[in-house]
Amino acid sequence: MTETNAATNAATNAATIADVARRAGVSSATVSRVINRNYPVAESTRERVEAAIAELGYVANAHARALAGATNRTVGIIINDLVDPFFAYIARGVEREATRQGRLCLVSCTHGSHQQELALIDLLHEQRADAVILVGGSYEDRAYAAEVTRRARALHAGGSTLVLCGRPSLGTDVPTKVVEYDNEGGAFAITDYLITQGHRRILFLGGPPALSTTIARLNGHRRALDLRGLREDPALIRTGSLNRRFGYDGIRTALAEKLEFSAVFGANDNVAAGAMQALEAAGVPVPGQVSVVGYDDVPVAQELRPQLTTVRIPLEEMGTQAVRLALGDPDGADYLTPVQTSATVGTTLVVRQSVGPRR
Amino acid sequence: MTETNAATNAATNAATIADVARRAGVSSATVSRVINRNYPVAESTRERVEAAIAELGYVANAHARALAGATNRTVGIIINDLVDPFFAYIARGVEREATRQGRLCLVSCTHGSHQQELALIDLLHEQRADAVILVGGSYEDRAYAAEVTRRARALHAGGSTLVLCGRPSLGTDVPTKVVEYDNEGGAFAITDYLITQGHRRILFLGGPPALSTTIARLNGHRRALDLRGLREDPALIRTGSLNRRFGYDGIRTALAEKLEFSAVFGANDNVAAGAMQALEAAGVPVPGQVSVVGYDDVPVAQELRPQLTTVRIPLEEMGTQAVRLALGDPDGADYLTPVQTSATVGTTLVVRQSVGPRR
DNA sequence: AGGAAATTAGTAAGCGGTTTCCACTCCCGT
DNA sequence: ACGGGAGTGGAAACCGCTTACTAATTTCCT
Repeated sequence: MTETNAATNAATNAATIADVARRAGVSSATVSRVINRNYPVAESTRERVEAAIAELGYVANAHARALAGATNRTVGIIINDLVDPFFAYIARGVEREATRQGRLCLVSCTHGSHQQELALIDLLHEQRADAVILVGGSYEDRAYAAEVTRRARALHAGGSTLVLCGRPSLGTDVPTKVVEYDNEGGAFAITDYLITQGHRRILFLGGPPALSTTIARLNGHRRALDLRGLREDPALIRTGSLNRRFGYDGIRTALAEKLEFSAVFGANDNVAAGAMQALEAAGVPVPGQVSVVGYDDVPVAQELRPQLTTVRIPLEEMGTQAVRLALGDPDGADYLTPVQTSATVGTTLVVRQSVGPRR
Repeated sequence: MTETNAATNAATNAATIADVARRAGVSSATVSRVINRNYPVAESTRERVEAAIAELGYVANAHARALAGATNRTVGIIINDLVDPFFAYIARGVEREATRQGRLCLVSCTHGSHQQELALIDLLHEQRADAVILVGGSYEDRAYAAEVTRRARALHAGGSTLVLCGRPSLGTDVPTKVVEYDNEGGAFAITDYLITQGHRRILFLGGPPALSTTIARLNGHRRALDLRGLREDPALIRTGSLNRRFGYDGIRTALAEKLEFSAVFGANDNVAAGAMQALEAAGVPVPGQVSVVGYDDVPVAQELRPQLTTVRIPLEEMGTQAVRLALGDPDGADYLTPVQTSATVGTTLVVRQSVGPRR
């Protein structure tokens, strides 16, 4: 083996607190105190230690620190996909609040796999994250719920907190915190809006039928129909995926079947975008002949032409709330208030150009 | 203080490896061996230990593990903003590859602050991340480069790697790995394309002038002009931010000045989107009267009408490459190949509908 | 049968910090 | 002068896990 420059080559051992102590002529305890500023240290000593730290390029070992007792100041977040704006905005809220509190953020993605989701909870537990935030709707599945419950308890026993963000609670006896948004109310509001515009036959498109989010949105939709005395037509409820493709195909199929409808309620904005694309391709004017609405108000809603009428969810705020719920707000005066275990953020109707009166 | 249910209340100490050992009637070393499968253990013993682990709900402490020698299997990534698709795609590539290698991903955002960026490198160093991936163009700034260099060395000394993703190397004597994309080439290609469509006066809009990305794109742009024998008109180079607003305002101003141009080269897709919006608002047909191109090929490019002609960067692949460069590909046969220190991913011209021949 | 080799399990020394006790100076009041 | 606080700094016991190194059985040959 050829001789190479040792400096560029070697992964030499990094300096430890003992090295710093030696160099500064003090004990490691003193160095620790200088770093943490949690104990009086003479000015002159402090300076010597700080100089030694700088000279050695000392960087504390977060693992040793975490092990020795101090919390490791980390929060974990589990989302479906980093690129999906719905999740990205929530993640941004979490990341911002975590950073504000001087914490680091472990982000991991399930890409839709339940198995992966459970594995990630365990991984974050191993990392002793101060909080684990689980984002996105959940599926109705007894075994799965039991698995999540078990992990919530384990996390709690370890002094951490599982936060469910955008999915219903697992029951009052399971130690979790919950951040919800008003799916039912938003769906009610936007359906009602369509009805006041004269629409009677509204095609509900997309959303896996067992997903908590879909269920809640459908409930709101139905309640609005019901309150206005409209009969629900099963043929108009077409659940499925939450992507653009499904919206596109759904409309293609509906048109081919000559299904009668004057409005489309996409289970989210992606589906609505696909629907609009299919309508455009078929030469059906929006909102001239068919109106379209979505849900979430992600950026694509404003890119579409006509711009999409949808329901806004304060996604970033949900992320912030999730962190606060779990860890508290160090700046806030919340030590006065009782410990919150859940928060609900409101949804608002955003009227743009994709809805018109029924012809 | 009122008496509360101890079970729901207490953050009781989690089970340790010693608890498991006691319960299974073995030593902690044996438990460790069962968990890590790196040493032979009798089948019967293994079963007893595994049972004890399950009964106690034992979860290993990643910090203790990392301290005791095993790598902590973590990679850190520093980006500007989670919500920006440009960064989100790269982050996704990193996250996917990290997960594939059984590692966890620490994601943190600078929100544009240099100070924050340097602080985050330190924080990830403290976490002893196996690799730290720094994403996005860099500014020409001597002091700043020196700070990054110092940290690259420190990281290297600790056995970790700093990967620069989308920015030029700091020099061959600085121990980093680099993943670049061909900014210059892409800009050359798209400018050349505009020229072949007959455009002679192309307005280059956006991009901070000191940003490495802007510099490279401008170089490519200029080279194309030069090669076709076109004189560069300084009035047509208008650097600035990389957001939509800047594109919008830039066009408004240019139109108000009655600046003469038949094509716009947005420094990225956001700027191009803003430009198109301003042109639409001003009643200037695209691409009828003015052609527009962007750079990056983020999703918005396909939402715009007309769809945006732009340069595609394989963002997700960059993320994957960054991780592989730093950590190798455990599945690949790369132990045969020399250690790579840099990779360049190609850019490709994506022709859509926003460019037409000059009238 | 007797000892070498192979298996399997335990002991204990770290890993790099934090933190609880203690010890040692000074400085002050009486 | 002397007892007693402040004000500082050190020694050493952990935190929970990995991993030499060592020890105790079996197993297997000759």
